[in-house]
Amino acid sequence: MNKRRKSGRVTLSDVARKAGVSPITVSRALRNPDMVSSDVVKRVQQVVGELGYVPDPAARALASQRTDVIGVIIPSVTNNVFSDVMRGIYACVEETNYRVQLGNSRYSEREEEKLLQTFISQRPAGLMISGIDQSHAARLLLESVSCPVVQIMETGPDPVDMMVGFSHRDAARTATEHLIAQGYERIGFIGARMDPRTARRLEGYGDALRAAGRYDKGLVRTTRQRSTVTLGSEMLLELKAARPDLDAVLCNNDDLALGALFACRRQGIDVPGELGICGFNDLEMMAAACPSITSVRTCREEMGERATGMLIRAIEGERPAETAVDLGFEVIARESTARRG
Amino acid sequence: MNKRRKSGRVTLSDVARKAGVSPITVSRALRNPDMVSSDVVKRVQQVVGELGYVPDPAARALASQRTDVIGVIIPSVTNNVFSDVMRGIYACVEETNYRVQLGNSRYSEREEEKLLQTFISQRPAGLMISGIDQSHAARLLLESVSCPVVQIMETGPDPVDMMVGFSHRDAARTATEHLIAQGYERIGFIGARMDPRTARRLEGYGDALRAAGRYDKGLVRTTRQRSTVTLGSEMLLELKAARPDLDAVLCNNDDLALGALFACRRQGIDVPGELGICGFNDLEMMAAACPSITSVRTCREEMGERATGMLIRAIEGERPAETAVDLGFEVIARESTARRG
DNA sequence: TTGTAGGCGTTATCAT
DNA sequence: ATGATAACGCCTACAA
Repeated sequence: MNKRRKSGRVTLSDVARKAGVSPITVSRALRNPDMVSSDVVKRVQQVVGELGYVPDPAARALASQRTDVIGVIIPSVTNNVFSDVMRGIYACVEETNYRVQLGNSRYSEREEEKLLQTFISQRPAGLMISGIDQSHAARLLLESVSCPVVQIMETGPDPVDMMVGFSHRDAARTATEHLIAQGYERIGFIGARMDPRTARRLEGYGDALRAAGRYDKGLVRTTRQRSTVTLGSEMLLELKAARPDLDAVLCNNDDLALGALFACRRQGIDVPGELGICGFNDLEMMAAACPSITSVRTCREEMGERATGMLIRAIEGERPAETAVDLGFEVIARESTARRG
Repeated sequence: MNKRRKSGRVTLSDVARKAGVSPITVSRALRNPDMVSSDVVKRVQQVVGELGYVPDPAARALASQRTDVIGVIIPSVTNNVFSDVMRGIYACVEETNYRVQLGNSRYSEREEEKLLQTFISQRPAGLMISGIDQSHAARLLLESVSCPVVQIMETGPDPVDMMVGFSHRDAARTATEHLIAQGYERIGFIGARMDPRTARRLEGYGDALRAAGRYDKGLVRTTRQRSTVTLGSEMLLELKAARPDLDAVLCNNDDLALGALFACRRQGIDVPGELGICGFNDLEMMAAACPSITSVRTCREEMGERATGMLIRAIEGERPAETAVDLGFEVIARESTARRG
């Protein structure tokens, strides 16, 4: 009686039989050709081609207790910011044998914990997670995991393992200082999707204005809605209506800034004369807009690349000396805040 | 001598031992609670909680020859269009036990074939692939795979299995007809990233103009560069310089349209009076722009949802009656083409 | 350099 | 309803 549940799959043994060697030799010929005589390697490769053998990752993972999966957890697949980071990650991973497994937490702590569980159960080679504000449970999971971990998007104290990002607070403070330097006096803030990073940008905005003795909380508008261009228009109009003396606005991201610009255009508000507008992230369109929009450039693609590079190096045993990389930022001054100069 | 290479993992057997039943009973209690007495189910769940048992997907895949992975292959993670589709996919998948594995082919046939190989070697529960222009090799792989397959983004003849999309050619034709109906006479086309879908849009544009007896290939500009807002500005200016009589332009996507709008603003070209602009995809910002931009609305998020729903139903044995779904499109007329009415 | 033995954690199959 | 047994395909450990 045959209890076999054959799957029809071509296995290592099939290759081995046809090549006249043992399965383990085939395994080695494929993974560490140096350990096998070149004759055998050649023959094995030949047979692999003929039979169309493809290794079974599940069997491999089970036997070796390792995978080539790099788990990446981000809060949004729609947000341009993360798609740029993803581009960097893919660019770096493509020349390697690692696979990216993307998890979308959709800004939910609960979802993030579930994703971590799922990833960890797969014995990933490495993990990459966005932000530094993990829940307690998530933090415990990350600390107990045996693979390297990189936190991206932000820098901060007390990394789980490695970290690549920049200070959102400093960036927003610097942007606000730019507005002050341009001679704007009543500088507002518009923020949507209030996640921890947005909150820290708001703090940076406050830092700068308090330092200048001009903080006025009536100039701040935030919402938990996801940010859109349309929302940027609405929020600007609302703020301007409530505070007609508003003469500049720092937007939490570029979508909002673009919306603010369009609203001004529609209302006949002169930018930058009557109102200065500063975005955040420096999406490509900021430079193309008319007037072009001042924004804070952040190295999103590079962040993905660097983080992936560090992760892979750590996976392969050579931990980078620097485990916390601050990629910085740059305020790109453009027409939308050119009241002076 | 003990050859065990213990991994430290909590296994089914650990749970079984502590619960005083056999491993297979635990397995059943977790997957088919109906097959096990409710007492035992309760006890098992209890112990699972205490021990923190998490199933090993690799072992599960190996033993059952199945996974809960839905492989999704798209050509870009940066493109808004695909991120919207991804949102629909995640929205649909989140209530299920399936996992999405995303593959990024980056517009490369070779890469697409490699991804397919990789996915197929994982025994996916289902596959989703973007477009209908797979290479011969990819097509063969898709046809030989034993799981359900959905092609998305386009409709066309001869689906591999299922299909959810719309006709890019018809959409572009209809948009062009709209421009004609608005009284525009020399209607140009601007297209970047010339992939097969773009090519079919160009055909639709040609269909409409030829039907009106006004096709003029000198009004067409295309490039293989990836499309950006800046590129839209550049291409419009170039086309307008070469053909000052140009009075409308159909843009292959909304980034280009936005760039064209900004270029006009900068050059003092009146939109829609002097130049009509029509985009494609109807990104959220089109409605917020000033002037608002006419575009072709396509149901991207719904496309992801529908495709995922069909796929899951097929995986679970109930093939939908309709295996090719045309989601259609709609030209949303806005200020940027309002020469009449 | 190559091979033998056995286990990785789970589920299918058959039996009770 | 529950259990015993073997198998999924590959790799680690050890031996030759």
